Amino acid sequence: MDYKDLANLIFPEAKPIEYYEEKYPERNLPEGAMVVRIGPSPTGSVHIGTIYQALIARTLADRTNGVFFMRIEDTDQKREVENGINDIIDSLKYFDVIPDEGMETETTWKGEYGPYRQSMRREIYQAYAKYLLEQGKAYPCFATAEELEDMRKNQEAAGIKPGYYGVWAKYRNLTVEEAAQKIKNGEKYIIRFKSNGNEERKIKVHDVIKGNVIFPENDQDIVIIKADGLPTYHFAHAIDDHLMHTTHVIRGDEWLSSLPIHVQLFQELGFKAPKYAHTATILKNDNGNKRKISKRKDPEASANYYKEIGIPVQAVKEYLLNIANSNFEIWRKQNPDKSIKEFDFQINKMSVSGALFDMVKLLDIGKNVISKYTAEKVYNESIEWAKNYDNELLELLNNKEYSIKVLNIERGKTKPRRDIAKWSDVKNCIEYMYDYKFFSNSDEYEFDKINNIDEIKNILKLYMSKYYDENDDQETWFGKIKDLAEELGYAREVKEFKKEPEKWPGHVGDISTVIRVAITKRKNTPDLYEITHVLGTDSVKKRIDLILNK
RNA sequence: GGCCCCUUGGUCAAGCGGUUAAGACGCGGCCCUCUCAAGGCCGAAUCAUGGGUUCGAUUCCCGUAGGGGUCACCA
Repeated sequence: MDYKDLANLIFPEAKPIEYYEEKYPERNLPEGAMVVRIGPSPTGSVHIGTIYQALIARTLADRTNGVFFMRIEDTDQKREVENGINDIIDSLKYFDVIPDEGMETETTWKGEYGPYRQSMRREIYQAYAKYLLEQGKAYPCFATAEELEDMRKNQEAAGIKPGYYGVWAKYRNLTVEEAAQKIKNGEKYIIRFKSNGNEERKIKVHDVIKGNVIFPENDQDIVIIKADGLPTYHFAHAIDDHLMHTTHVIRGDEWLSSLPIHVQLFQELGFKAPKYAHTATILKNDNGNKRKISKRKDPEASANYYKEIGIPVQAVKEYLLNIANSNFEIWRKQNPDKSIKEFDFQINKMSVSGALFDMVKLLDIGKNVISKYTAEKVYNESIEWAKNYDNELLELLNNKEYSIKVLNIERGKTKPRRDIAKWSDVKNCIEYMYDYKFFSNSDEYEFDKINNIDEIKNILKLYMSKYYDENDDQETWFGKIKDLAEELGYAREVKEFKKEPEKWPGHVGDISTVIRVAITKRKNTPDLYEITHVLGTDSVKKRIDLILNK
């Protein structure tokens, strides 16, 4: 009996690897094309890091006329979550980072290198495991959980490196007959890779982002096929990225330290290793310490969070792109209207150290992005958001024609208004423009300097009877407020007032504030002239009367 | 603890042996201004630390400290 017989005993059905090598031929792509991927696990809500990786991959594939694919890494079936795969697919769509190849539903995919779901590739991994078994580069290991536990305790007690390696690898030197006998006896086993590595020897790996990194060789006999017949991450990574012809493995730097395993696996399988790029993790400040943003503790770690609070997709992408290549914002300033697809993204310019997530900056980008949108676009996006998250806003937006007028106030100019950072801000910004809302809200007027009700009534009465005219242009309109101020004994220019404040009880600004508050109940609003014209004379009169009748 | 990675203002960062050490967010001030939001101008604020190498170190080398990652039949 030899290795081949043992391999046949373990995987009798497995095809020879040539079958898969032929089935998944080299990709026919132009020189320099990058084949990149993301490998999300359907283990919970989608992490913003997945979107980050997808954005990088999508950008790189676009810029090099390459391929971006998405492979579901669901080899840990215990952690799998209901609808996990669909959530990933939906999220990529929502953020518009759509793969060229990958799963489209839980069971179907597009692309010639599928299935793009590891649990559906079981027979492929087993074929390669069999291939290693045949050469004696892998072996069945019969260690039980208790055995491994004891081993670890002994190693710890002795103060030596823990793990399954060297003399501790109890089952690596079983004869094929012994192994076969155990299998026939029905003993449970997994498949381990038989490492030929030596910790004393060093390997040098060039990482596209981190540069040259030197590690000791891997000497652990890692598990490649688990008890459920599925591969571990390491093995699946080697097989899949080989067969799918990935050119660049871009992944979080939590994988950096398993590089010796991966290099070794590629080598022993006879595969050409891809280039690696380990990206710095997005961090968060937690009581003075930096740590990875985690889905358990941080709402902003979930991709869905940005959808919920309504930060525009474009803003999230620009922010993430700026973390990835910090010269993005300089480029953006020079090219305010170009698509982000035109930005010359460079993977080797990515930062080696992790960035702290900065919500304030993200919101600032949100304001920038929204300020450039047309009222129509703001309307459409707001209503999309409101459908899921805010019924009151949805109700306001019911009147489309009017709402677009409202949203168009101080918009579309060279220096557009910049006050909405996210769709959840919209309601507060426009609410008072709707009569039904205005008249049903409690009467909390934010009057400022002039707050005596008789004086307020006096000002408003005079304004409406003598000065208000809906046909005035903006200049005339404000000129009349100055006239009003003068007639009431206030300074008609703020500048004059500031020079000699004792001369008047107040200035034209104080008068216009009274009008503003009467019409909007707010001290601070966008341009009052535009507001009155959007509201219309009827509404303006009704609003003023509300105070006069108090 | 072993191994690996990292360290420029509060934050993101440019820099790649000689710079007044960019820029952005935030912060402060002034200007503009009927309020706000903007816009314009100005400002405060950074090379973790100790040794080398060098005519000269933020930049190169070594140590120290601090932070992060990883050591599973999880990815």
